Amino acid sequence: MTGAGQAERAAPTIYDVARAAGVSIASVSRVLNGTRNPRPETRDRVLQAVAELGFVPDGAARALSARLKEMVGVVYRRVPLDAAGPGAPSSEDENLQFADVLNRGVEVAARRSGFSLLISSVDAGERNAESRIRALARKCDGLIVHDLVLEPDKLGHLARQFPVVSLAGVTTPSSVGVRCDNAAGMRSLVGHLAGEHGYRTLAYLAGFPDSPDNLARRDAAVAAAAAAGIKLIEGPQWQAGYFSHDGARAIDGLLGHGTALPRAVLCANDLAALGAMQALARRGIDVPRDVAVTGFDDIPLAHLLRPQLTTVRQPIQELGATAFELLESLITAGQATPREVVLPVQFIQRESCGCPQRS
Amino acid sequence: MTGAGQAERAAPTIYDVARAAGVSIASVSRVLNGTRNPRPETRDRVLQAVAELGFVPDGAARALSARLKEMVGVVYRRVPLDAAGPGAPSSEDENLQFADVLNRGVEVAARRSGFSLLISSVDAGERNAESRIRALARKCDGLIVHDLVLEPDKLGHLARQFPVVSLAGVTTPSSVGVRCDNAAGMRSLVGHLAGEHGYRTLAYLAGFPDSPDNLARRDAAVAAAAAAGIKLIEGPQWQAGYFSHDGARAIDGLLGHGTALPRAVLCANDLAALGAMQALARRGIDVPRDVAVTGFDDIPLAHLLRPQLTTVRQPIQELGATAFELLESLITAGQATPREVVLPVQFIQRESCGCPQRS
DNA sequence: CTGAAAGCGCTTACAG
DNA sequence: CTGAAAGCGCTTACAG
Repeated sequence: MTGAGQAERAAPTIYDVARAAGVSIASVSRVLNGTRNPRPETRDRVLQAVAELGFVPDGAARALSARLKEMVGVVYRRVPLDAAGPGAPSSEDENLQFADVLNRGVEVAARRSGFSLLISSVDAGERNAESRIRALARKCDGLIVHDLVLEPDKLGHLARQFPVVSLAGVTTPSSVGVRCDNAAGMRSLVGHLAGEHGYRTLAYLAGFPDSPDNLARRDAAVAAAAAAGIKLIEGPQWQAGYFSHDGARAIDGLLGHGTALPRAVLCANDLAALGAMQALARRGIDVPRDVAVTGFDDIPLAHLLRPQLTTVRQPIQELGATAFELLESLITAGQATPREVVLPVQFIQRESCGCPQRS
Repeated sequence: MTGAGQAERAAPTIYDVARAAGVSIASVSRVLNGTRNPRPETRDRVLQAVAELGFVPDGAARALSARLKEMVGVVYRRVPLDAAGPGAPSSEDENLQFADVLNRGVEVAARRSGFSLLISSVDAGERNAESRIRALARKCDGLIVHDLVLEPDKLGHLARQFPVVSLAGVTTPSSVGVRCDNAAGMRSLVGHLAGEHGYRTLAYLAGFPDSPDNLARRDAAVAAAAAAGIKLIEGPQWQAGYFSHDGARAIDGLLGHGTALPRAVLCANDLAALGAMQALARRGIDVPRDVAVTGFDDIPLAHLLRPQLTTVRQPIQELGATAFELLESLITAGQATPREVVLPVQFIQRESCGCPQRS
């Protein structure tokens, strides 16, 4: 019996197949890759030998020779484990909500094209992130980089020498990017809060200050509120982040300073909204009766919260899939037709805005 | 300006570095890999050339030559998108809750060892899963396979020729496996429900019938109930699955048939518990007053549910990290000392069992 | 249509 | 300590 840990006999090579089939390795390669069209007999003999030996080509040899690894890398951002209370999920777990649905979209699209996915994360404050990313780049044909993974200039530098698509991040003159229609999303949110509910004071609870998505959402909120003739508060006091503890901390800070809350709080994303709702609940402030809260993303748990979160749905998987498709065209065609792709979003009306509970 | 899509100038090779440094490629390789110990002067010249050229070795060439790809693959199971109600997350999104935390654990451990992670999923009913997995295997040095990805015999066959670690799956004589202590977890749950709450009737809402974890949990529940001298219901009617819609469907079926519910339902995992709680709520059955519910896993959203879910915490990330470590020893040492690693679990007392709300 | 041969970019005995 | 050379397992012009 050959148990685990025993030296398994080396996998067959293309030479073994050629010998068994009585043809040259070139022929084996051709039938396997469907190039030219081999004589039926040659084809059959090769295929039979392949089946008998269980031959599967070595990826590294193929990559080196064909100058194509058929692999793309995706780099996402991880935040260090924080000291969340016992029983609470770490922000790391939360992060998964969005980033992993995105990566899943990439994986599915990559698989469709016969590419494999190399996944790597970068810690929030990591110093040698760039060199690790460059090493990763040499293992694949192109890279998809999440938001906040690399500083804009470093991203641009990398993109100048290597195919890179950024996900919801900055788009440099050299890179290609995919994002959702932040402005339309915020407009529908503000329109709903002001129009349907008649709220006159809103605030924007901001995400990470260096995130393009966050800035776009803020600006759109400001513009939409101005257009509706209502007041929108934002600024340093309303600076939170993308995680639930960021949202909770910001609300705690505001309340600790005795700041009066507006009628509705537009949060940068669902996670921050979750934290904000928890912080409000702890103070006995009822959502949505006293203060309405909205999110952005529509992560899986948004509809599981009580009250259910009114938010804007991003086509998260599709965002990932689109990123792959752009990257593939960058890799194979040498260029991507669109330099930036903006995907539409959808307003998701639930309860946290003040709408009645749905059955 | 070299924009995206323009043919970037080919990355420098080791020959370019050697020429720039005035040494042989062998020397370059040696200083970069720290083998032997080059003369300081040689070292400096190489390092300087490397820095100037921005040289990073090609992964495929390295892999082919060194016979080590420094890459491991992980394969997890995806369930097809189902027609969940609007606003509801697809079971695919839910799946992420557990599988991705696991993968994250693998990634972190792999990174520590300088390995990269190749991620691939297999669709629930996919026919050519095995061949895709074999192709993936040829792109890396070893594979980590989640539960329910491959039939036991195929897994065993693969493991006989290639380093494989199974995660919470069957362990064949040839593969190595990692799982958590299911029995201890169920014992603590039954002990709590029977001991602290005095419940006399329990039921086990089963997960997928071919999952080793599910079978172990069921058997442990049966044994623990018998030991406590109370009744535990299980069987075809209580067959659910690992997703929330499985749990909801099972409860709906039971209630539709007018089956009387026990005092407490032990669910195979958190997701099924979530679905069960939702189905009960729709019928106006209060959890935990009328029926207590427990889960297993302690996924991130377990404490966000209302009532908060009493469950058993698996060290999910650690499970993944351990799988990598076993795999690495299989790859480098040619064998893994332990053939099966069982990680401890922790009882997490929250509200769905009937315990009072915590502050 | 098929084979012999070169070459992809590294690592690593083998000499010196 | 260092260099010349072989070799990893494929793909792909180049001849025939």
